[in-house]
Amino acid sequence: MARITLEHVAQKAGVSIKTVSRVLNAEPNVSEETTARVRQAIAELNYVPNSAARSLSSGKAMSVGLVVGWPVNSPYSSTLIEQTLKECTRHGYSLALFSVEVEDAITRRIIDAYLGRQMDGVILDTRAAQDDELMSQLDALNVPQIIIHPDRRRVAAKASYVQIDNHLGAWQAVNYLIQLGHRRIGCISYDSSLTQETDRIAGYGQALADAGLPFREDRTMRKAGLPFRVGFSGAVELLTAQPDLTALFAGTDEIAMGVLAAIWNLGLRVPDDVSVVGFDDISYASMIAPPLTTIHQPIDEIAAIAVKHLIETVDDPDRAPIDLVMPTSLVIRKSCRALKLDVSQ
Amino acid sequence: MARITLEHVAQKAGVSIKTVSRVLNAEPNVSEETTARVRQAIAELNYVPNSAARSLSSGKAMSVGLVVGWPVNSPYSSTLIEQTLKECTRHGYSLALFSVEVEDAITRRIIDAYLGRQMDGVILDTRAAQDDELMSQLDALNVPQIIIHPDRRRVAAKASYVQIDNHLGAWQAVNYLIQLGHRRIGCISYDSSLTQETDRIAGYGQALADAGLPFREDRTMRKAGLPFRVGFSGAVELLTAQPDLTALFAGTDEIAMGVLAAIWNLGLRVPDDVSVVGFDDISYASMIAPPLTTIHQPIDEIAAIAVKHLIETVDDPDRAPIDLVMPTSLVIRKSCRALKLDVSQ
DNA sequence: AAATGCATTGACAGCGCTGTCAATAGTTGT
DNA sequence: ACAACTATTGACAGCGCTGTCAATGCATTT
Repeated sequence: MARITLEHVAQKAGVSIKTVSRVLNAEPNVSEETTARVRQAIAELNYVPNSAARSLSSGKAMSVGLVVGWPVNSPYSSTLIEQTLKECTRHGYSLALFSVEVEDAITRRIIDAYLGRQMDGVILDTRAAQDDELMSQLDALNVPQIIIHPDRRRVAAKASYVQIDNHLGAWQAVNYLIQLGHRRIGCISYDSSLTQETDRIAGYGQALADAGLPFREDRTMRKAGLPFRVGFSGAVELLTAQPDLTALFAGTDEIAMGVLAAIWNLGLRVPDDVSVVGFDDISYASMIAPPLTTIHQPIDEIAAIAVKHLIETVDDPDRAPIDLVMPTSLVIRKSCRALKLDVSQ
Repeated sequence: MARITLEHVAQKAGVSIKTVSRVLNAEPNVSEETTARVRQAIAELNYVPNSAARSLSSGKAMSVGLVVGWPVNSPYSSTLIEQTLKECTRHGYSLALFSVEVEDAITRRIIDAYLGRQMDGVILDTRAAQDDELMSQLDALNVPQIIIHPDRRRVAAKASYVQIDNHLGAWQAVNYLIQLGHRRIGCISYDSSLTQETDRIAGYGQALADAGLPFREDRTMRKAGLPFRVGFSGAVELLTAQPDLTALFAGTDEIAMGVLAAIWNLGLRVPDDVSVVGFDDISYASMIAPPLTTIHQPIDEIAAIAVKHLIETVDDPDRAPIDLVMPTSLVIRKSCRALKLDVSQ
């Protein structure tokens, strides 16, 4: 299978390779007839431009990096990857994937990928942007970057951000429970200093405060470990110590899944005995039983914006950085019940 | 930031660019002193070779494609992606990801990626290799390929395979239940014509037969839909119609998770009232409550072999194809109990 | 009719590397 | 001491594309 090049197409269409190149890149100033002739030749020869030659010549890798901040096989990360991949493809870019979890020497790997012109810029997710060594090297090279769910702003560097308001999201979740008539609401989350976690807990507290309810430390479980375990053991402890809790707010949907298992294990039912709200709206949330009421974060939109802005920044380094907060929304499914309406108890 | 090239390194080390290239590629016939000098220069200049130039010049993309056969955010796919990525990185290759789920014109996209020299070969997972259009085009171009979990052999083409024995795996699972004393065992799986699913059901039947137990169609649920739902509704139906079942074999771990939820919802307990075995050993399996006894399939090894063999085939097109069956193993956790030992009932 | 402008096209020089082949130096054999 | 070899190194030609700039043709202007 001899490789088809511009040369072949040009010959077939009876034009110069530069003209074929123009048609390929939709550059102006090519007559319609010529364009048609070239397109025909391209189609007939089934020509696809050599991406390496393109990159070398243009100096653009046509690829963006994504550094995920959690295990690749977590629901959140894999959805982010899926959406980012989709957006890259749409823009004609390819995606270079990196994971802080699996790779040693991750900083080296990412920097080398940039230096080796394998990517034009990088999207950093949550914990990926926590790596000071990585960030300072990225800055030193002035690598176009956008951070998803930043834990903090980076004063020195010219970075862009896309995030959600975790505080508000948690507030929406807990406020919903309060509206349903719940008064004794527990909270289960990670024992982490990430603002993502602390904000969600703070939002829980805020919702309580706004309703004139007390924030009780003994109703707030902060546990370290695997998400499901955190939810399971957290719920067991909380419900054993305080059987009068009628609702539980879980810091993530994965935690919520552990919470559900715990509730069942205690011989209780969801939502009959205990209502549960999660956070993130991972794909499982709608699939499990009962379908989980949760706070949706628009990963698809976040990915779309991140990719679009990053590419724009690559094309125009003077592009102004962005700092967007995407809206979260309450998705009501079947894991909560209204207390007041239940006259049978 | 001026880009560092071979030229700069060569100048600094006082050699020709070709010699630097030799050191870079570990080619023979470079004296130790020269090598040291060049390495020093590379380190000092923080030089990283331009991958596009490399690809263009060598004609190798140094990249392999992975076409996943399930949603990217499924536990199986995301783990496969993670492991494949790891192996590619280890070999100095990059990974180009494709998903049959999200992408329209997937065939076109993959073929173009190959034609555009963005990848040297492709790994096809399960359903990805079911696409006749894609496969025939891949064959026409003689694209190096390896198929993970093939549904069938492809007589015409020179393809390699890595798979597991689904029949045996299911047999291991069900035989374990039988050894524990279970006699009335249900099976819940997808209503699919994929051999992956039919083999697992057949393995279930075989284990029963080998123990002299009857295979009963009314104990075998085949349902279409989302994994969790399949498990949930399948288990509800099965256990409602036949409350005397003491164990359930789920076709996948995701199905098993739905089964667990269903059992709890029916007011029963795992493993006290019903034992459950899954298949796949997804990362969740060990995290949930109770930790799921399941059949492990070595995705890490499968990915390692697939990547290694594919790269070898790329480097040597005459490399003999492989057709490997990787061993599955029973992972005993906490979702099954021994019936005979339970004297209290 | 000459001058000007614009749309269209092509020639050609790289981009940064690898592959080929020639050149050089050092070593061994006779 | 000279031929024959081997180890080491470099010169140079591409790989297939894009960017720059010049050339051409034609319509418009004065």
